[in-house]
Amino acid sequence: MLVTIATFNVNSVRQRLDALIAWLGESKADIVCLQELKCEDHAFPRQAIEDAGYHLAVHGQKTFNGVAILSKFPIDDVLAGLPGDAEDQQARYLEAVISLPGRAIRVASIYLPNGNPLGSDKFPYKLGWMKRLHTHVQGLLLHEDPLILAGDYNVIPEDRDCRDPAAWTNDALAQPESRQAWRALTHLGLTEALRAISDDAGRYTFWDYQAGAWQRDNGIRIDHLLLSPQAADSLRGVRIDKHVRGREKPSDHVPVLAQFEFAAA
DNA sequence: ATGCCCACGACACGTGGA
Repeated sequence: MLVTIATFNVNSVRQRLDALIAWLGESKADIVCLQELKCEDHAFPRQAIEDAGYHLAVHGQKTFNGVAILSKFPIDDVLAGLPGDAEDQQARYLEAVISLPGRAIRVASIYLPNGNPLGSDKFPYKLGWMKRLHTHVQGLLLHEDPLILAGDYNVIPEDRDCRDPAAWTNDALAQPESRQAWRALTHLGLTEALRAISDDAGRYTFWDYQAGAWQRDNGIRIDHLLLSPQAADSLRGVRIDKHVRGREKPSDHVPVLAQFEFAAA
């Protein structure tokens, strides 16, 4: 069966609800990983999402962060929070098993720390978070099942993933340490969905609200789907819904979607 | 060299985003 899995940093789910519902209806995405909810669980617009035909797992937080998984198929075995540091209370990781007809897959919604400014404690927090993700994913890969890690990674993997590389040299998103940790993650055996189907430069997923970044196409590619071998073998297509950025009251990110053909296990 | 814009909290501007 053909299944569409997407990631979308909405930059406040309450501010983006109308745009999100409209996009869900158009895209007909089956599973959607959301980031930057910016609200606690009780304030999440649960009814509107359920009315649109989705099951729901939410890991919210007041004001900042917050991740969710929407699914037209049942959601089980939910893990909220990235393991590896009991002190870390930031809501940036949510993982669940989705029961497709005839086969189960595992999906994670990821909001990786930004890490700016360099020199603050935020950059080591970012790198530490990436190390914890690395360790956790190592364990997940032992299942040898379809695994999709979708989210806002806050990493520009290569210079071709931004319009103006020189503008990002002192930014946490493009630091050698950030890119090295990103590559180390992929070297566990993960396939990046977009790069599996395209070598094109200029495939952006984020345009800043400031300085006419959208109008100038001054973007960066930081929203990614990483796939286990079993998921990568089932990949049939990838799409960036760039047009969403040009609508009324947009998020600064746009959705990235991947289509899979999953055979019954 | 810096801010531009946007969202949040509980209303004024500070914090955070990327």
